[in-house]
Amino acid sequence: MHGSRRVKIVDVAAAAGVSVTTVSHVISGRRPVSAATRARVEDAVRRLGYQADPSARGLRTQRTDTIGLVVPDITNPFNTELAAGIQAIAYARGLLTVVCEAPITGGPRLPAVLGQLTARRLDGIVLGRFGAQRADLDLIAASGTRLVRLGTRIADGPGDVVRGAETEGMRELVRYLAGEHGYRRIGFIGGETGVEPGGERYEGYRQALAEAGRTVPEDLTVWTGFTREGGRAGAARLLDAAEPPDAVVCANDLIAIGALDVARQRGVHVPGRLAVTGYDDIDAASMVSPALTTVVNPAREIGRSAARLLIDRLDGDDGPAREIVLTHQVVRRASA
Amino acid sequence: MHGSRRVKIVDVAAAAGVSVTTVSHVISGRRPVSAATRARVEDAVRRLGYQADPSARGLRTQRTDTIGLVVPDITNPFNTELAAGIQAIAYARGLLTVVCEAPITGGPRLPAVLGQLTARRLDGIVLGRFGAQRADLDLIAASGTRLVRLGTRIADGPGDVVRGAETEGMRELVRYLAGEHGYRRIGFIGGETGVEPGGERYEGYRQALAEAGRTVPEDLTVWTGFTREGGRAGAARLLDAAEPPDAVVCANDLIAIGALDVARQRGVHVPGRLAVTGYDDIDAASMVSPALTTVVNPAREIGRSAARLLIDRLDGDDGPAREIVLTHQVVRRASA
DNA sequence: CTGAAAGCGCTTACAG
DNA sequence: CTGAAAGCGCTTACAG
Repeated sequence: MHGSRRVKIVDVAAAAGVSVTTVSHVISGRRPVSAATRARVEDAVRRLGYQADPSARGLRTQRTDTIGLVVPDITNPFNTELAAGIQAIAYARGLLTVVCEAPITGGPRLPAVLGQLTARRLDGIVLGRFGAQRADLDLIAASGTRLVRLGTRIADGPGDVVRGAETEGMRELVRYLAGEHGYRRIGFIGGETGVEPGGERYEGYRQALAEAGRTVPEDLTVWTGFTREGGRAGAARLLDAAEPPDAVVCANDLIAIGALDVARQRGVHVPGRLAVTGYDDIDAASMVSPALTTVVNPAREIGRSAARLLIDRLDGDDGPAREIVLTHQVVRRASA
Repeated sequence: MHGSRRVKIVDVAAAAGVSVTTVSHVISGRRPVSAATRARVEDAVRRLGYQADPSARGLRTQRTDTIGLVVPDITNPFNTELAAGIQAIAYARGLLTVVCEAPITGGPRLPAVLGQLTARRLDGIVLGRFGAQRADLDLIAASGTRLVRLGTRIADGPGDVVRGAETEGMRELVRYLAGEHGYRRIGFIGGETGVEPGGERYEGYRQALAEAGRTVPEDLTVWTGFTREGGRAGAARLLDAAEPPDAVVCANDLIAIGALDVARQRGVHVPGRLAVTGYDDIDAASMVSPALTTVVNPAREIGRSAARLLIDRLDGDDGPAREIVLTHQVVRRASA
């Protein structure tokens, strides 16, 4: 049932009439080989369909040619785009990418997942937004696995960083609400407290209000979860306030979509009586109605940059830690 | 422990005062070990933080403990759910899952991706919906990699199959439109012709009309692409027909969402003047308004079943090829 | 119940 | 420009 005997490097050597040393070098290109010999070896490789055994190679080289992406939610469209960006770059380099989920609550927790991945001796790990413990990060770094963190600050731990300019993006969005549009009571619905990108985005909201000479209306700030459910709960709370908001800034699009649900259900017109904004610009942002005013989070490009950074490191770049910041872009649609 | 020397099995053996053979057997549980010895070894493993090198193990066992999922579009929510289902089962078994994209058009093509994966000696592959060549499939099977195909028929190639009851699901949906609801002119917007799951779903539509003693209104059938854009183009065509439809059945949710766009833009009330239905029940289906009436495609459950099937095979099940069919479920919301 | 040793299939110093 | 051989870190017959 299982195919014939796998062809190995000795078979190729025999077919080409050379040593396995030479076959190996033809394949890797790591030392000069005469044109004639090279041709014979390449021909044998092709004829026999030889593909080196990755376990044997990995045992020798101490490399797995595999990198990992760890995210809290594999079905979140932002993370999916991220994965697509990483894969595009990694695939071209012959690196395999494994995407692992470590939910914030429920399911295998982050330390357990990171443990699995270091056990697998991955060459590098891209760590999606997380409230990761410093100890977890140090464990990765200590294991020799290269690390790229997403959406946090370079000072927060080992490894390189790629992030969007989130504070700036949110500041511009809220500046637009508070200035041009003249909304007076602007509330905020965040995700889980302490989980990025909540802090960055809240900070942008705060700064924009401060610029406009206002303070954060504490009674209009709620922290829930980065989900549609969270948005529903948060919006319900805000609309029940003694003095309800005329605009609500949400920490991501899913929360905003939940807020839209509540507004529709209660007959609150958007944006007439309540403006609603999101963050990320996931596909659904333009599918709901009214379509969401939001900020583009360049997920795919973040993924590409992270993969390039990782590959540089694997190629021996041992320079100081780097931080790559990608620009934001506000998208005005119908909801605000 | 600055990424210095990795601890290996000899270190554990030395620390526990036993042979590496015994350490290996304590870990694998493949032969009896006295309780006292076992305790000492387990203690040493814990103290030293030992994790077996997967390359070394793989070289010996000829296993990679890794499975692959290949899909045409990694950002499609259906495929994401599929991946989540597979991973949940695989992770619990200590199997790593790699998700690879092989676009129908553009990007690395299917044979190239399958080549990469067989080179990696994956233990098993789950192949998402595809117009895969028989030769590609035979290549996988011949390499000893176990194969599960999704959404096709068992007779179409080697390996096992998992699929939803799509013809049945669509038949029930259209039966509901044509019977209970009394829609008279029911149009159909399909994706690319010849690409699954288009055929299955069209067939269900056709059967339901036949049951109701009607024929397919040829002027109300259009084939575009499985995207929101495709839905817009298709709906525009149908609404421009000499005798427009009062209901339009779409081959998936994205198409239906595009149809909703066109209806809104033209001021055609849904479902009052035009009913719209989708298929898959992706997250966005309940986010748009009116919320989509659609059919649940149990993506996550399909993933779970595929992973279980694969694991059975890896555990030595050499029985005849199996086909698992999962039931459908119509979800009635506001759009029809 | 336990251990010594072969060998999985590569890559890479070392040698010519 | 090329080859013989060591060795990467495990698992598993084989032996006691």
